[in-house]
Amino acid sequence: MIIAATNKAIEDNVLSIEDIPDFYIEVPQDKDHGDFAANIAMILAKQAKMSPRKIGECIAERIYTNNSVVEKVEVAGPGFINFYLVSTWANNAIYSILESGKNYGKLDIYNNKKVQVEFVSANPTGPMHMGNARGAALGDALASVLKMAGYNVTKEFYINDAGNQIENFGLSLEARYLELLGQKGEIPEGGYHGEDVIEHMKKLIDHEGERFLHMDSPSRRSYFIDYALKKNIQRMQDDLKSFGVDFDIWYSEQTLHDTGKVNEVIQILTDKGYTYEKDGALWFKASDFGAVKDEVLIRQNGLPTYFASDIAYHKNKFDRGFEWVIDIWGADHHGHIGRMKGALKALGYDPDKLTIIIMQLVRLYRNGEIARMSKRTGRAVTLVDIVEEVGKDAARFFFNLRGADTHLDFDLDLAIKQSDDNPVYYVQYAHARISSILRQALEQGIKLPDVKKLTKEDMTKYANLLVEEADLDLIKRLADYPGEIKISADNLAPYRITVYSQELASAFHSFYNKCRVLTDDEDLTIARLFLVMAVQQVLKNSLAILGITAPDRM
RNA sequence: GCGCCCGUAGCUCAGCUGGAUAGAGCAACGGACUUCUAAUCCGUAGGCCAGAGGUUCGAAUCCUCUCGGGUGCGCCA
Repeated sequence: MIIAATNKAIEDNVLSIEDIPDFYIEVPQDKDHGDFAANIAMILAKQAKMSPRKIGECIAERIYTNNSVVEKVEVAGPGFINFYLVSTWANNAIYSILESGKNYGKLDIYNNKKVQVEFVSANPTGPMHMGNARGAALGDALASVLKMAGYNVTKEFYINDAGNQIENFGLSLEARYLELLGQKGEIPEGGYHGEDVIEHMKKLIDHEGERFLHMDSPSRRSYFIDYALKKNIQRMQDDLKSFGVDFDIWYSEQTLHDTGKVNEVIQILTDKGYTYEKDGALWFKASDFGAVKDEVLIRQNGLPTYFASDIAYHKNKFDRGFEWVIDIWGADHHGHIGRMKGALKALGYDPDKLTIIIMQLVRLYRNGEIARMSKRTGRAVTLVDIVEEVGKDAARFFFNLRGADTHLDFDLDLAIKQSDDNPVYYVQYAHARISSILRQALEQGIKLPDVKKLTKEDMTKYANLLVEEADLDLIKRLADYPGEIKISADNLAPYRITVYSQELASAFHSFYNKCRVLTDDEDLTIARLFLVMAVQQVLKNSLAILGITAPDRM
């Protein structure tokens, strides 16, 4: 339509341009600016050597408006061409929501592309901390958003059950074991001082007593590690479940070593001539592939580094058929990005198929002081603490309230104190209020027609009754939802859904205070009931993405 | 020193690929419950978008520099 009009303007010799460039049609933020707006005039300004405003007028007056959808066209501001649609247009959204139910917002784009989201991947040497909690909330919501947008998503947890920290874990367990039995034990440097390590050994002694005192140290440690890792991993699974997060795959780092995949990948790099020996270690020429410096693959002591196994892991991800891999890492890992992508490139994989989301760390305050998050101090606040003290819903909402790259200050005392007026309740309250209305409607014996059997005429009849500004605001918000899913997926920004849910709840609360749903007017009551049912559905859908419950009563 | 993140209302932050008068929440102040849940709503006030240049018809948004805050730079993971 716009292009036709522009062409006509060119024919009429009022516009002198070569060809028509790409331009956007968007929904303006301000509803006074119409239902849709096109920015073509501004883009043409330079080429046509005319003011955008004038171009807009030239084009706008050549647009045919005698079709049924567009009510009016006008030029405004610097040269936007605004389209106003006839008011019943958006109302169809209500019926489409009620028909699609929980699938409303599901998009067919992206062709079911296979994408993996790897997140949390906490060290299995202790309880999960605040950063893991943020990662869990972010990753799970992101996976849900991508699923809604039409990707085939697999959620994966990488278990770092190999390497140095496992050695230290074993030494720490052993030290505690000896201490508990009255002998001298020493936690190594970089070891684990947490209470949980002692707990493990207490339980072990309860069940198996002192028999390990007589065992040689390496086999003893290996037994302890096995024992404690199994418990820790089980615990992480339980804790994440209580946080509403389920993984499809738990992938063990150790299996990469056991199956020779780590050695294999080092061999491939060596065969390609991308490695060299120096100081008794084997180095990867990462700097040839865009990294800041070369990196060690095999240490002087003959053991592969974490980097080496991570290369094998990422190669394996692509070999498993994922077309796109997303990793969520803490900001402390950002130095790892360049070399990881470099390694993929060296192996002949497209590094652009690996997206790494860097999540800024959570800074935790308690009693007005910064609390260290390291599990090694043994005094860290854990994911479980958060769930218990603030609640799953509030915590997940809070973590997804902001983008991943904002530094998050989490004041624990404040969070607990404020959990009463946490914004999550604002959204949940809207949902509960609607449930309450529906209960009342049921009690009053109001008969609601079957949505699926409504004729076009019926829909139009009901739609025409929703003419209040509050009605229309609400409808427009509802119609925005699929677009929000797309933006959210394209920007890997699930926090947009959180913001959206607040906006929708706000529009609803506002509506609620202005308009009654249950009135003496039977048709209007039905029209409004359909409206609030649609609102409830979309609230439920967006809260589902965030992993937050939608209560019927509060 | 090098890399990355951030700097927008008193506070916490939005602002999607540059677009119309820079927006929310909290805090402050003033109003609204005999009526579907007041965990709500309505209103008032609050801004040199850190600073300086540049690109553009048009900049909070893009580029350069400066300043301030955070964080990372192990043969740890």
